[in-house]
Amino acid sequence: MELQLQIKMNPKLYLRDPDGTDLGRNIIKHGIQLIHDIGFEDFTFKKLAIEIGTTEASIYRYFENKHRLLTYITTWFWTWLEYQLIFHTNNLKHPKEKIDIIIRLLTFQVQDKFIVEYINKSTLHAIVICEGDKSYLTKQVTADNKSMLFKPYKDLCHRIAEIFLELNPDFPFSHSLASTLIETAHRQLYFKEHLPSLTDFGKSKEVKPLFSFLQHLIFTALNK
Amino acid sequence: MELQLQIKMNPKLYLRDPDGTDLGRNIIKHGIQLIHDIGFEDFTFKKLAIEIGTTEASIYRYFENKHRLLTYITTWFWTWLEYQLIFHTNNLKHPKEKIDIIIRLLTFQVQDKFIVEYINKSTLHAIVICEGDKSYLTKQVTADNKSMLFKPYKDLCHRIAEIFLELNPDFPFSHSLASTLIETAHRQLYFKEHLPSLTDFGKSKEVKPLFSFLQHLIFTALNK
DNA sequence: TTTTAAATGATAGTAATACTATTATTTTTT
DNA sequence: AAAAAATAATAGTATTACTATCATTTAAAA
Repeated sequence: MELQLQIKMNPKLYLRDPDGTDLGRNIIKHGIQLIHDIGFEDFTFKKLAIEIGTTEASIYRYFENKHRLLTYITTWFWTWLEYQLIFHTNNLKHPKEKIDIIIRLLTFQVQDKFIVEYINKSTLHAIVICEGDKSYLTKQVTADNKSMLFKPYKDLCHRIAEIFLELNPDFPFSHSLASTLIETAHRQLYFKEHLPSLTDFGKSKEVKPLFSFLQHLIFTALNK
Repeated sequence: MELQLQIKMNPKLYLRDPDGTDLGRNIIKHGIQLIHDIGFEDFTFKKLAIEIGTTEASIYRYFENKHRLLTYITTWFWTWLEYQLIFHTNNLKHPKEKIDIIIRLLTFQVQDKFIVEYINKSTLHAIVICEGDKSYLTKQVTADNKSMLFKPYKDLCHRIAEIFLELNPDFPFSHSLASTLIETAHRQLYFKEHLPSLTDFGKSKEVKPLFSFLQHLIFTALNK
């Protein structure tokens, strides 16, 4: 039995809810694919419209601009990751095991239990790695933050921080360590693939050395 | 006595060397200011031309496009940072002291000894924090890397990694830890300013807690 | 089942962006 | 003083990033 998942997104992310119509879901589905294929800079609503077989104007009824679409899909990813985290750490007793799961989740090592037919999660994960930071590295970050657009990312970060505190209640940098873990996992994956001399992992498909690095980083930092 | 500094840049970064003419230096100087003021997305050569009092076409003779200009200035920053690192760690015996300097350099705590009259280094540092990652988070990363555009970043990373190995010669993740340190220092500074709940530092100007966090992260990771 | 409303398609249009090209003028070097 | 290099002035193009209008299709409510 597969678990059907529907994530309710912050309405400020869109003009019309893409999850409610065929066209909307197509925008998300093909949007993810196209951003992945040609990169966010070259991605336009025009190209996406042609891909889907609709018009530019129709896409603009769903999203104010391509940056909002990027924020929508990355935010969806963070929400989904938090679900995964809750699901997979449920019933685990020791925080060490939970942290293990977190690192596995961040490095593609966990089999997905949830199904969303129009979202390809591994393509989405690849986008989050390459383009995700661009959703908050803008001049509108403060306005977007006030609209709560980054809440899912913060929630995930906070949940991870709490697990860190289970292991070491006196640790004074739980949130910074959590955001560092998320960012580092993704950035090292990116470097491994594109700028390998900034890492110690070579270019092999193997994620184990990265996994060990992150484990080492987190557990030594949390050790009393 | 102030040290005059001239950094020789990779010619693939530009079409005409901006360091050789008044207009070129103005492009760098006002380019840094304008990118800082309006953000890289809204920055255009048109706007920069108006700012300088020249024409768009003249700027295009120096840089192929605005992305190249961004890579030029961030690369300049990494080269300058490596100079600073060499200068300030010179004659230091213990790697612990050197690592201290590295962290101070990454968090704006070191007084600059070099002078470059047309580059405002604290504005540049702010750009590197907000926009720097965009120079390699593109579809052209592999081509740019082949042209050695990221060599200064890699050199800095390698130098830091070597210092880590002085402290712990058996540490297997020296490069990843170095790139993580650089990225984390900047990302946490960004979060502190714009998304403070992803950190434990509040929004005060104080960089000390960040400094402690980074010290803790690095020294526990390197500890045998 | 009609009617009404909502969503989409088709088309057009605008201002700005990201360039390239040409020629005249100024500045620098020889 | 002549030659070469750099810059300014101007123009032009394709694409991007939208907004607007109206006709048509599809879905929801009466």
